[in-house]
Order: sequence, then structure tokens, then C-alpha cells
Amino acid sequence: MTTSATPRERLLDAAGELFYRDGVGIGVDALCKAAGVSKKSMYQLFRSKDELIAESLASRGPAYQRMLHPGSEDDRPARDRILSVFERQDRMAAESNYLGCPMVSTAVELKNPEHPGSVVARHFKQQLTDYFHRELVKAGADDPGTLAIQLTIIFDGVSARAVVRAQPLGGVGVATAAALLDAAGVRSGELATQAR
Amino acid sequence: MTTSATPRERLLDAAGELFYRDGVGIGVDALCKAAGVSKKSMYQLFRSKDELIAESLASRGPAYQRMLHPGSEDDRPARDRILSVFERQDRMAAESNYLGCPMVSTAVELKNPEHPGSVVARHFKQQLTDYFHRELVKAGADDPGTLAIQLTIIFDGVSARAVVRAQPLGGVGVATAAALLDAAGVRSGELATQAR
DNA sequence: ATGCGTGGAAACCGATCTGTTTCCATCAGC
DNA sequence: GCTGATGGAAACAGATCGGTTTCCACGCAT
Repeated sequence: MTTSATPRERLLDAAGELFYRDGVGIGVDALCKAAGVSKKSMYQLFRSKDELIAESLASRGPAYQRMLHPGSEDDRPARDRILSVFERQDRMAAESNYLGCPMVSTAVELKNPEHPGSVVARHFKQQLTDYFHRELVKAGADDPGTLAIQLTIIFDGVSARAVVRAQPLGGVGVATAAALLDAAGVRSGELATQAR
Repeated sequence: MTTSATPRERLLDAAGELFYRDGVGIGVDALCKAAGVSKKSMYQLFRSKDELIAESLASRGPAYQRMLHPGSEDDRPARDRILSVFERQDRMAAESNYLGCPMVSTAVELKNPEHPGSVVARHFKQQLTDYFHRELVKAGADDPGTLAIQLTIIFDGVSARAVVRAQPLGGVGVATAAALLDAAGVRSGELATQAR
């Protein structure tokens, strides 16, 4: 519809949204129609639908990260920066059109872990874990590696819970992450604490 | 291909496996072929493919539960019974054909939370939470409701992690659940403990 | 032997799938 | 004006989709 951006950008945008909303099973005809791009153009911009799946997911990754991570201008303690990821997720999951983490959803639908889209999903999941890890190191956590993975697991568990529409939905991610951080001795003070 | 069971059972079995392995997008032709049942029979046993999705998921639910929950003959402390759910999940997730919790995967693929299959998935997710809740009450946990939800979240987070094939895969579910139980004061002694 | 119900094989329906191709309108540079 | 690249509209290919229908081979009761 918008003819402003290049065909490639329009396609990536429409694909990112429709693959998420309707699943990767949606047809390329519908995709191209939504993007205002012909199939001919699509197939000379992307080798196949599978490649479009991967590229559109990759193109949305950075914005997805920015939506979740507090920026570097946020100079609160690392613990708060971690918890704010779950606060943001809670806010996203509360919206009626939330269908889970797009990375996990895509990987679930693709089944094949070697599909280029699955590789992208794995990459961005690792990025989230890396973010947690950096913050945990800043906070002086004892075992930042394990804890970062555990936080990622909570993130995806909350996402799954939102998908199945289990009640209640709100706030449980933040609480669980906080409980885990508390247990590991990561307190608001940002200092390497007692525990262990 | 076994012609022993009734067409209905053969269909439910094949559907349960193929919907899980290939996704709910698989065609009814392939389903019927695998079950050794004609489409005519299928459509007089089930109103639609959507109904078959829901019924096959529902038919596999009990066995899925038995695979995860320790039976009543297991008289270990409640804490151990809870942790053994995650041990069993770890064992399942280690197999190469593991594609995540079938309930969550189906809900993710269906997108529509009112789809009969999504309703079944939600039901069995609640059943897992209820199991945790019963055990936590036995263990005298302070806030069994919240903790049961948190354990379910960990379960689904571990499942998602296995789907995206993030490394490392093993043992992290048990460790995370144990950390949460420890933090809540649910110790092996099965007694309502200190904390809070 | 006759009738009936079950159920598999397969044709069929219209729609949709991924991917290719043809045709034509537009616009830049010269 | 002319040329060449871009890109949309749409037909096309062959396969598959969910779902219906026809036909026929069985088994079982009477």
C-alpha cells in the first residue's frame, strides 16, 4: 500500500507482520498483495519463501531487541535493567494481538532447526541471553552464565503462557525473574553480594 | 498401518504423531494414508480437520501427563516429585525428535486461542499447573498458587529452549525449578518451613 | 441367498500452494 | 524521441489443500 519505501522494505515489513500474525504457512500471494509488490519482484529479491522467512525475521530482530532492552541511556542498576525486560514483555503480552515471542513461534512452526529461519531465531535468543549475561556480570552475579539462561527460560515460559492464554497473565514474569535474582543474591545495590 | 485398532484409534494415533512432527499444516491425505483409513471414514468420524486436531491432542493428553508426573506409587517428598517432572522433561528434550511441548506447539501454530485445539492445550497446561499446586500444598509452600504458575513457566521455557536448540540443553530445568523451590522455602523435608 | 452397514480406493470439486512467465506501464539518461 | 531497467498485473504450471462423492469389496445377521 505505502509506495514510499523500496519494494524490498515493504516486503520485509509485510512478511514480518503476516508471518507472525498468521504463521509461516501464509501464501506468498497474500504477502505480496499486502506489500504492494508483485510476485515477480519478490522472487528476484529473494530466492524462495524460506529465505524471505529468515530475512524478514532477521530484519525485525534489532527493533525487537530495542523494544525489550533498556537502552544505554538507562543507567539504573543492572538488576532493574534486567527486570525491565520482563516488565516490557508483560506489557506486550497484555495486548490482544500478542502471539508469543516471534523467534520461538517461528522456530516452533518451522520444526526444522536447520531452516534458515530457525537459525535466525536461535541467534536472537542467544542475543537475549547475552544481554542478561552482560547485566549479570555488571551486577557481580556468582554464576552469570547459568542465571542468564534461566532468565531466558523464564522469558520464553511467560511467552508460552501468553500464547495458551492461561490465567492470570500479568506480572508473573517480573516476579519470577526477581525471585531468581534474589535467590542468586543479585540485589538492587548492584554489588556482588552474600549468598552462595 | 496396524489394522488391529479401530479406524478411530488409528486415526487419532497417526494424527497425534504427525501433527506434532510436521505441524498442523499437514494434509488430511497424508494423515489418512499413515493411519490406513480412507478420507471418507475420517470425515464421518470427525466433523473437520480442526476437530481432529483437538481430539487427537486430547487423546494424547493423559499419556503425556503420565509420562511427566510421577505416579501415586512414588511416595518421595513433594519437592522430589516436582523436580522429577523436570528430570523427565530433560530426558524427553534430549531426544533428537523432541519438538517442544505438544500443547504449546499446537497453540502456537493455531494462533487462534478459541480454536478447539487451543482449548485442549490450555486445559492440559492448567492440569500441569494443578499438579504442581497439589504437590506444593503437600509441601506446605507459602504461596502454592504463584509458585505452581512459576514452575509451569519454567517448564514451557525449557521446552522453548529445546525447540530453538539453544546450547546447553541439559539439566537447566531441574536447576531452575530447584532454585525457585529453595527460594520459597520448599525443602526436601516436606514441611512448611521458615522463609518470608 | 439376501440384505445391510462398514470402510477402503479413488475420482472429483474449487480453492490455494510455490514458483515462473508474459506483457505492459513507468521513468531515467541521453 | 529513443533505450533500457524497474516493477506491477496477471496468466500459467503442477502440486496440494480440505472436503464430498461414487463405487465396490467385505462381514454379518437373518
